[in-house]
Amino acid sequence: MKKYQKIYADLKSKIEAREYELEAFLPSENVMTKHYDCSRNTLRNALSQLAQEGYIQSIHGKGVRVIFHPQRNQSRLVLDGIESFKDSLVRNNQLEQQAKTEIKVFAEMIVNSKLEELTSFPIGMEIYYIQRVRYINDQALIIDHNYFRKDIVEGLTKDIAISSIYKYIEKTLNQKIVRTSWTIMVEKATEEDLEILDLEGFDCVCVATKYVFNDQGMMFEFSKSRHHPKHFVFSGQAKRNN
Amino acid sequence: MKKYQKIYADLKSKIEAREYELEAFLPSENVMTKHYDCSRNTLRNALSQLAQEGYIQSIHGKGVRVIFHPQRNQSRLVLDGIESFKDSLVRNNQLEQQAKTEIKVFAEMIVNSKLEELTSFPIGMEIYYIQRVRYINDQALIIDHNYFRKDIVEGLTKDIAISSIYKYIEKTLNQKIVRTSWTIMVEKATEEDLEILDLEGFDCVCVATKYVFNDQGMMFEFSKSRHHPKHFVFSGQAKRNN
DNA sequence: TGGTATTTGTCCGTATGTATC
DNA sequence: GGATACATACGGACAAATACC
Repeated sequence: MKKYQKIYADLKSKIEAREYELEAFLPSENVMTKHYDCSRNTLRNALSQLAQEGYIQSIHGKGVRVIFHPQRNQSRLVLDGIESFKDSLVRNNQLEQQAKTEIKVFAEMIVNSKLEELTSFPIGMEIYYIQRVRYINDQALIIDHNYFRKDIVEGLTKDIAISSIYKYIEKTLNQKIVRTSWTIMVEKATEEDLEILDLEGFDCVCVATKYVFNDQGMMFEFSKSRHHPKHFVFSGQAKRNN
Repeated sequence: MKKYQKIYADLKSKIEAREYELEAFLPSENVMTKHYDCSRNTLRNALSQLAQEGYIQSIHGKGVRVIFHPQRNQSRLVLDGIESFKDSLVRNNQLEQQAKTEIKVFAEMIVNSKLEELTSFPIGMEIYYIQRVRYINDQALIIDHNYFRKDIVEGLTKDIAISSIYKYIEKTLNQKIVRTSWTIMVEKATEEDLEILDLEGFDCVCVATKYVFNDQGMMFEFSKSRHHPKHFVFSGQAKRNN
């Protein structure tokens, strides 16, 4: 592990362990560089990551303040835009709950003009189209529509789609999933939504649209996930630019 | 303006002007440091900001790839978690549309245990509570419930709440709004929601919960915004940690 | 009020490691 | 293997905001 990653991990764990209180200041950069025996640059690299994730905030002339203590054990499944379904379950400590994935469609397609408009993949490109339903405790919560570039996510199969496509991409294909760009909106439930999800009286679904990029900066996935509104939580951080 | 900010702004404008195509590479860091007559540190500071906003992605050993061209003229109002209502209108080029704000409640309160649980302000703290309804083209789209720390947002009035509280905080109180932490979920519409918002057949609203921090790392605002589901879009970027 | 020390912000230069071509 | 490009790390200098006496 890199030096700055060790420092990042150490500080993060101390914050999570409440070793530094909310609104308290970390030791000064000067003190910390001595403690970690590193240069100020390296320390600040670690700090900037923590700041990016919303753990701390540097205040000019004063110090570095702790502004966030993550909470565990939410009642709903909290998503953050980049994780796989499985990852979210783990982070939310809900793996003891029964999770299941059902494949409705597994197909290979060629992008036509309609698909181009939807996915923004170029016309003529070969893609996989996969439709899956996600269950927790036997309740259908999410309908996933995934479109993958075939040349990047080679050799996808039904079996892989049932377990974890992201794991396949990262472990087997050895590609890194780096970044997503997403939007969330609400749509009226379709016939299919009503059929598959037990909406418990709701007449709408939450639709998360995602564009996913690998470590080469290539978009290899477009997906629309239709979520049961009662079990949908999305969270994040935002920074104001000056 | 700082040197790295100039470089950031210059590169950003060039990307937006499509001077660099999607998936194309920027000139190498070496070339750019010469062009901008700066150190590699300074250039990388600028690049890291662009990466954070999802414009570029560095690829080890290859170069820095453009991965995003912002789009304009969405049909819905796109929010990003940190802007004020007014800011969003401007960014979405919808200021020519008629925007209006109505104050339903303007009150000073002291945090009790129930409010503490809701807002996470400590018991006994003095706060402002403001309930507002946001209209675009005479259609009620958002019900805002804002809670402000009175000691930080001093001197708030109804008149200010009708125009722009954020403008007051930044221009008059000279405080900077730096960061928000937010979550989004869907809730069944309440009586009040149905009364105020014309939900056009929807039976639910989008609820955005925000914790807002100033440049001192102090949380000074808690708010819940109940959005008309048909006119709600939330978008952002997420990065996967390794 | 003012000066000094502390703390973070910006910027520079250099060296070495690692991935890609 | 060599050249190129980004990643990590060290060190130093000065500016700007803040705290303290």
